[in-house]
Amino acid sequence: MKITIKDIAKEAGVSVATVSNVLNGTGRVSEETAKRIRRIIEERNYVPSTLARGLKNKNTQLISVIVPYLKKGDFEENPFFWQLVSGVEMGTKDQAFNVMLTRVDRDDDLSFVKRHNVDGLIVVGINADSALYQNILDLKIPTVFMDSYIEQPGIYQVHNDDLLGGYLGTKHLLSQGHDRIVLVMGRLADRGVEYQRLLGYKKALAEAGLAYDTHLVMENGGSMLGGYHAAQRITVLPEKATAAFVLSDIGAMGLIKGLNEMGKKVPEDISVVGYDDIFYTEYMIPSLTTIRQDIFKKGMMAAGLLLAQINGEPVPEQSIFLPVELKVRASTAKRLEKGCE
Amino acid sequence: MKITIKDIAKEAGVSVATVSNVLNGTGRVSEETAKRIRRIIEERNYVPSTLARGLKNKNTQLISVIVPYLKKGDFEENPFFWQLVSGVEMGTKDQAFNVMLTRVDRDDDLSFVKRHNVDGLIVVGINADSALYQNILDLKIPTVFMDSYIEQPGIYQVHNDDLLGGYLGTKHLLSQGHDRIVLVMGRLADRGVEYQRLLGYKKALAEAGLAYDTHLVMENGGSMLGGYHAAQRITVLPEKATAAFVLSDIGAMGLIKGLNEMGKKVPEDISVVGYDDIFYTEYMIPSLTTIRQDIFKKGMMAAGLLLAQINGEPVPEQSIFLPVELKVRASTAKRLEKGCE
DNA sequence: CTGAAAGCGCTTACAG
DNA sequence: CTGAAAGCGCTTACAG
Repeated sequence: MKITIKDIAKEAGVSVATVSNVLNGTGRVSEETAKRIRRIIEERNYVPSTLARGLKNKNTQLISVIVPYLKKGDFEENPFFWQLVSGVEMGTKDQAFNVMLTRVDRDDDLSFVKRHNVDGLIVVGINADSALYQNILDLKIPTVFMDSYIEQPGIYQVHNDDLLGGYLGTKHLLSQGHDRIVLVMGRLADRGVEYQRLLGYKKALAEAGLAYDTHLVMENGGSMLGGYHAAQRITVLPEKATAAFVLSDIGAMGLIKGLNEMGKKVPEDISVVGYDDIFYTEYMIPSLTTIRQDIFKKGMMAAGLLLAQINGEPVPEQSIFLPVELKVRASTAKRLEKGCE
Repeated sequence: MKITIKDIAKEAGVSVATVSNVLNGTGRVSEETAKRIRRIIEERNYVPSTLARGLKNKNTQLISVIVPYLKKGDFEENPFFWQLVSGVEMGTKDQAFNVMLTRVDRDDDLSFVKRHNVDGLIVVGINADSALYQNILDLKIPTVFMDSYIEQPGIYQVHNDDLLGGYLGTKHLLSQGHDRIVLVMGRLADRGVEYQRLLGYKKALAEAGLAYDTHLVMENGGSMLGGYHAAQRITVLPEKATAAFVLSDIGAMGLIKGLNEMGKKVPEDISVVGYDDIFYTEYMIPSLTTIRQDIFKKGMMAAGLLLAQINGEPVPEQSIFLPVELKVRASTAKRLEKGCE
């Protein structure tokens, strides 16, 4: 019922080898037979099976995006991942690769990689000393890590300049006269994306001659709800803060909502900077000042880097840093009341 | 290098047939040999290849979600699809199926289905008289249509009760005293999700004894930008409207932003109802009154329905209608100025 | 320029 | 209870 290479061969009166040759542009086939075969393929709407092909070739034209360790809510809710995957999908499109989406939970079950003979992996935000990281390396297939800051040499990586992002956001707030700037983040760590941004925050502070005050750093604020709860914590700070830098836009949205409910106005009472520039920041009220990273593009770059590896093309750069940019919008403003401490 | 069934067989001192039998629980194998084989499989971390298996069996444990005809922006931007795909992924997880994500553009290229021998399809929001629809049917593989309102018998479908949704949203606004309610939608059609909601809108109007006024129906308002532009159109209406029902939450967000920029307050000047209840509606300012449909669940249901078909289980219902629910939040309020026309 | 044949890693009757 | 063999749909040397 399904039409195979045999059917084409029979109809064209040639061997399957010849059909295979015109399919792949290999071997020598007279233009005449080639034409005839191509016509029949067209007519019959024949598409070679990657299954059979893959069994021989060890390639399947399938890559997988792995998003690890996300709680149920965080996965669907963060447009970040969505845009990322879209970018990856886009980046594979013209090369006839398809992308499988796989969320890896607590367990490190990567068996689907072998099972489906996936050609390559794009892994998002993983820790270099996690078991998962080792398991991925053990797979020994082309892999690109995103947002992972892995120090090991020979690893392909794509990330944004997170340190710069942290620096720019803080600097912007400082330039508006704020000198007590709360940093709302997901989890304090000594590596990774958020750590880099923290370094940027510290750098800007240092340049301004301000001390780094750990009381101003709040964890568990990466999600929408987390940001929401941070509002309270900010308002009860012993020494008042007039600005907050939230390391994700969804966290910033939560924070602004929380502040709003407590009667604090943004940016009049408190300025807020987000991070990511997800698609709706411009439509928030007030529109959100944030650090823009081109997530979609990052996804495409990762796909490009991965496919190049898979296709055995020479790939010069092993670590790509994409730029970030400060987008000033309406959620930040000059600090009004000065020196009324 | 990659370990195969042969390696296992050799190590266990049995034939590959026997290994295959314990793998699939078929045939008769002594518990003793079975145990030994299982242990070796475990030790060697062997995972059978779906490629080889699929070549024989004609199944690949792979399904594909097809999201047709979306402009670049609409795809990444609408959390709706994201939540949907998450639901599908979730619904396939425990059955060791994986999901491929494929955006089908202008062209109706479905060749990846044959190429990868995809076991089944979940298709979102497709028109029954599109070429794509026919092409999908011609594939003759298990398929579940979501949000598609296809009249043809024998088609598996999952949708929400869109007519009820349209009715509830309108009714809510009516109950607050609004009698000129703008309906902001993507595209006016005589079928599909939005059409059903329109029917609900009309029904509520009719029950309230109000005439259906086409001036109040605005197209091209399904996206964030579209909603934003609708704001202007609403304010220049010859007869003032005091409420708007936008058939997507992102459109509603755009509309509210637009109104805000024109100095109109929500809900004081104009009440706004959205549709979908995407994840951030509660965090908008004001929080959005909307029609909730459980998108994640819809994805899971579709996956369940599809896998049942693939596995040849008896599937009673062919068309599943999921409920919708009105979520009253802060973007709607009683109409204040009465009769000042 | 073209074809016969082996082989990729599995499953499935069929023998025994 | 276990194994030999054919076959799934392709590709790839190797002959000719």
